[in-house]
Formats: sequence, structure tokens, C-alpha cells
Amino acid sequence: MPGSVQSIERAAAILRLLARGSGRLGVGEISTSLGLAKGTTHGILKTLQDVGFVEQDKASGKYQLGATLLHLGTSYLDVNELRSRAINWADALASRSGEAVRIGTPLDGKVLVVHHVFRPDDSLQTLDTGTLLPVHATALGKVLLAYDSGVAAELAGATLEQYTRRTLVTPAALRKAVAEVRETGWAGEAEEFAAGQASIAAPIRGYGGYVVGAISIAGSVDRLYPSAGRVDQSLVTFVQNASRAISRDLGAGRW
Amino acid sequence: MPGSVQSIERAAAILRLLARGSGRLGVGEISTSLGLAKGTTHGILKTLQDVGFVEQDKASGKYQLGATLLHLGTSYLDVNELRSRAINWADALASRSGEAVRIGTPLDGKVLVVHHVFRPDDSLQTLDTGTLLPVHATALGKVLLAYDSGVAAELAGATLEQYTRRTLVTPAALRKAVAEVRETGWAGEAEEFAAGQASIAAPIRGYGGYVVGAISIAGSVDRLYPSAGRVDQSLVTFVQNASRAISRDLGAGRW
DNA sequence: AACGCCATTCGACAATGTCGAACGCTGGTC
DNA sequence: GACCAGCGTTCGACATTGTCGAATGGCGTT
Repeated sequence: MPGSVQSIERAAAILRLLARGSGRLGVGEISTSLGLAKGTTHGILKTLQDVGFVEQDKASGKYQLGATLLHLGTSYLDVNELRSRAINWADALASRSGEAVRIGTPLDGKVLVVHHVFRPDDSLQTLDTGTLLPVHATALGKVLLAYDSGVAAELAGATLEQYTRRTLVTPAALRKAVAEVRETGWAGEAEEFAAGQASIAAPIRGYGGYVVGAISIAGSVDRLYPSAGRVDQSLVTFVQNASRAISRDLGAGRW
Repeated sequence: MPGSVQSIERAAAILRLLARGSGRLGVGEISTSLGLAKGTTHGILKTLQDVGFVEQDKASGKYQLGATLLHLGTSYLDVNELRSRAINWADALASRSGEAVRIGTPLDGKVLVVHHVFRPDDSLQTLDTGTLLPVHATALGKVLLAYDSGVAAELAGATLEQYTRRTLVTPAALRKAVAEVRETGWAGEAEEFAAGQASIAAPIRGYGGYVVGAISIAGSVDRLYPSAGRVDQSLVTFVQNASRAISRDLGAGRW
């Protein structure tokens, strides 16, 4: 691999470590986690601090992520074509369906939420743009799993965490679900991620016809799966129409 | 400066460049902007691509920010103590005042929005968490300018951009406004950033009594400055109460 | 069909980051 | 109150590693 800058890879590893740990970490913890000398780790951390990517808690001496990253992340959203093209359609889908809408894209074998529209009328929700969702327990994830080979590759070998009683935890069950998605063109999920919640998703295709993301509605299982666990077909149609409209905007129509 | 890792600084400079330019940049543009050899720039870019911090547009060959940054930025919000402590108070302030609420912290001589609560009842607003606001044209910025010496230092020498007819563009006018903030303990702004809009802000103090951020309400100038350009004092009191409550939560009371 | 732009590759040089040991601080403990 | 342990930090020598500039190859344009 030519031109791979070692120190940058290490810096990125530190940032990811800080993001996972969801808290402050000390130089010692980081250096042992990554197998680096304490002095080396300190040098990288100090540099990251200079550029604002990490901050040091004066009291404990430990390090945490820095404010500059928030701005960079937001700037990414501004450039992201999938999101900017999808925003208008997402709003329309939310008001038509009456449910919360999310748009996701694959990232490291998970689903990154790049856009989130609150459920109309209900205002006590927290925005989760930037959150990572599991692939195997969400409708968004199943869609990406069905159409994006990279996601499937990165999931191979990972353990499927059980969130509720209905979460698909065996590879066989997941394979069957994914095959169903490929047949029908949409994915559903009822109480597999959170009790009482359900979601419906469809793929978004970019230029060349490749799947670049997915769009979903999420809400109470009583509304999405009203009659004895059977999905509300009109909601599925809403989601599919939105996904097709966005795909057309992204230039998937020409293929 | 011991242990400053050059390549990481350069990588950060590239990311900031991509964030500013708000679009895709080629290897050539980046290398000339930073005064680096094209080969060097390419190596750093390829590494940043490996770790997901940048993505390459297959069609044009140009580079843009990557999805991983969005997740890192969101992780920063989870750790940020100012934000997590302030969320509940911000919601209360929004419903009491009926206006949109923002919480800001200083970053590179600007104001970084770390939290944003929509105005109640009105749902057609775009979330601007992660956005950078100018210090000289917002109430949030004036507060930080008045109490945070670092912000003032970084602003020195910068030109004050004119957004509206009422924007304070001369250092003298800004100095006078800042002095007023220090006297009264709060900052206001009427149509200095956007026509028809106004805002009111107060400082948030952390452990030790130092100002770590500011909280503001923003909305129509007709509501915030109702009678002939005179501020609505009850709104100022709401903001000040919120700022004091958050400061107390952060441990500023002990000093 | 030929040009020019641009991302990419390559190899040699030395600048640069790495390592491990030693320092000094803070907080807890006997 | 003095010791100890753990932490972040500093330091200097070594060679690994990133840097540079020229050369390459592909793509779109003229």
C-alpha cells in the first residue's frame, strides 16, 4: 500500500477509540489499547489537540474529542449529495406517512444516519443524525445488507447483538430476511430493535444504479403493523415512492 | 513545540480546507493551497480515504469530506458536558420564551453551535448544530467576546464582515457593544446578522467561574424588540435565568 | 488524432516520528 | 505526615518513515 501515512492512521485510530469509549481516556489507556509507546501516543494527542480534534480535561488530564470535529461533521452533511437531494422528499414522506423519517448510508458495517425528520405533531424527539445503527436489527440496515456487498462483507464474522426478544441473532434468520428484501424490494422490522417500535425501508440508488443508501419510516408498531402483525401496505408504498423519487434525482434513472 | 506531528497537522489542514471550500477539491488545488508537493498531498489524501475521513468522487477524481467525520462529530456531542447539562434547560427556555434556543461555544474566533432547539409550533426550520456563527454579529458571539479572552485575541486583525445594514463593522462600535455586555451581563442584537431577526444571549460559566459558552434565544425582531427597538425585558430575564441554572449545574456556583 | 490537464506512481534522500527510560506531579494510603 | 503508585509529560538517539520532484498513464478536450 503505497503512501499510507502511518501517523495519520494512528491518529484516526485514537479518534475512533475516543468515539467508541464515549468518554475521556488517558494516555496510558490509549497507548496500551493501540500497542504504542506512551511517548508516541502523547505526541499524537498533543498534535490532535493543537488542531482542535481532541480536548484535554484540565482536571483529570484525560483526553476527549474536540469541537472542531463537530464542525467538520456538519460540513460533510453540506457536501453529501445523497442527503441534500433527499431532504425535500424526506419531508414529504414524513407528512404523508405521519411517521419519523431517516436516511442512512453504510459505514463500517453499520448504518450511518445522515438525515432525520421528526414525526409530525410530536416534538419530544432527539435528533440522531450522525448516529450509527446496527445493520441486522433495523429496516435501513437490512436494505443495505441486501444490496450493498461491502456491508455484508464487513458484517461477516461479527456477532449479532440481541436488542429485543425478536432481534434476528442467527446468521440463517438474517440471510432469510435479506433474501426476502431482495425479492420484495423493501425491508421491514417489528420490535427487533426496540420494543413497541417498527420501521419500513427501501433502497436509494445513485448514478449507475448502485445502492448508495436507504430511506425509512419508523414509529409505533401498532401503526406500522396494525392488523395482527401484518404491515400497512400503503405505508410501504409511500416509502417505495420516496426511494424511487430520490434515486431518480441522483441519476439512477439512466440505467 | 515538542512532539508536534507534522503529517497530522497537514492532514488536519486538508480537512479544514475541504470543509471551508464546501465542495470537492482536486489534488492539485489542495497541494498549491498548502504549498506541498503533489505527491505528498496525494499520499495524505489516500490515507485519509482509508480511514474514512475523505471520500473520492469516482467520476471527477476529486476529494470531499467523508462519512466517518459525521459520526465523530456526533460522538463529540455525546461527550460534551456543556451540551448534555444544558439540554433540559434549553427545552424549558424554548417553551417559556416561545423562541428558538441555541447554545454556543467558542471555536477559532467564531461561535460553534452545539445545541439548537426549534421554535415551538413552527416546524419548518433547519437544524444548525455544528454551524459556525460570526462573533461580531450575533448575541452569542458578543457574550463570548466579552468574557472569553481567547476569542477576542483570535478576532484581532480580522475584518468584520457586513451582513446587514446594522452589522457592527468597526472595531470601535464592537468594543462599545462588548463593554455594554460586561456591564449588563447579557447581549442583544437586532437585525445585525439577518434582516427581521434578533437574538438575546447570556454567558454560561463552568467550574471555576470561567465562561465556557453562551445560550441564546433568536426570533423575529418584532417579538424580541417589540416597542420601538426596546428589548422585551421579560425575555432577557428568561435567558439569564437559564444561563444561571446551567452554570450552577456545571459547578460554577462553588466560586 | 494530438494535445494538455490531472490523478497517480516511483525511487532516493534526510527529515521526522518513534521508542523507552527518566522526570515530576497528584492523590491515596498506612 | 511521609511514602508509594499511577499518571501525564519530557528528553535524546536511532532508523523508520514521509517527503519531494520528476515521470507515467488515463481522460476529456481541441
